[in-house]
Amino acid sequence: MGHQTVTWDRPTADCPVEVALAAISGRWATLVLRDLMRGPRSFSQLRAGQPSLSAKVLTERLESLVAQGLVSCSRSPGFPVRTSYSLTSKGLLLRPLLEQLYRTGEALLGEFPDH
Amino acid sequence: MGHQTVTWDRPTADCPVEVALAAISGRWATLVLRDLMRGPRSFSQLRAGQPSLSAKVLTERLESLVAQGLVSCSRSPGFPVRTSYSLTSKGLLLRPLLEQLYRTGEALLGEFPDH
DNA sequence: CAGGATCCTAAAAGATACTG
DNA sequence: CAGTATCTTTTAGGATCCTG
Repeated sequence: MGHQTVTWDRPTADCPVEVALAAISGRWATLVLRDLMRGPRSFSQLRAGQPSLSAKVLTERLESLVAQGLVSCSRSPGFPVRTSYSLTSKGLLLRPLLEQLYRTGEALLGEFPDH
Repeated sequence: MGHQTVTWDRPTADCPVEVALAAISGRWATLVLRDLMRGPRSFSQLRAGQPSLSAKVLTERLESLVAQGLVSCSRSPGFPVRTSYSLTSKGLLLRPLLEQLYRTGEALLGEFPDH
């Protein structure tokens, strides 16, 4: 059980396809993004959504998304800390891509093995 | 210099998103697919298209695509052998996804860093 | 020409334990 | 609660040499 992602480096970093791939790269990335598409989520909520996703990998995925400007994070003052991750307007641009991934996958599943 | 791909495993193998991700998974995958979208290509032609892609990795990528029924391969009789890889009708279903990857990447590049 | 066979390295992912 | 720190394992990718 895992979740697949786009994780390699780019031929030319300025290629739009590579930029888009970077956004959905890494195991669990699309599942985390799907959760965030539904609204802000805390670290724990994101973990609960994907029980077999470790804290380490979730942290890595979130750091990557934040670094790309696709997700922002706010922390509640006080204690214990509460976080709230949410998509930026840039991150929302990924919705059509996720939808197309779903549609294409459905189409592939509906096709016969080859030809 | 490389090319990024979706390369992880799936949470649930029957999830359409995972199926679509599997198709574009692995470094160089989208570039090889783009070449094939333009018509049948031989092994050498595919290598020439991506000079820094090794024979080993190209072989792996093609095997994966063939295994998924997205690409078919024919060999010329005689010697030396000539191969011709081409997209199956199933493989052609990936075109809208590649286009969406491009569009989304363009949109991301056009956005400001965050928010 | 079109790969196969090896070996090696570099990342990514996972498990576990611990901290502010 | 929200992570960080380590360590180990896994896997992808690259380099080189060889074959039908």
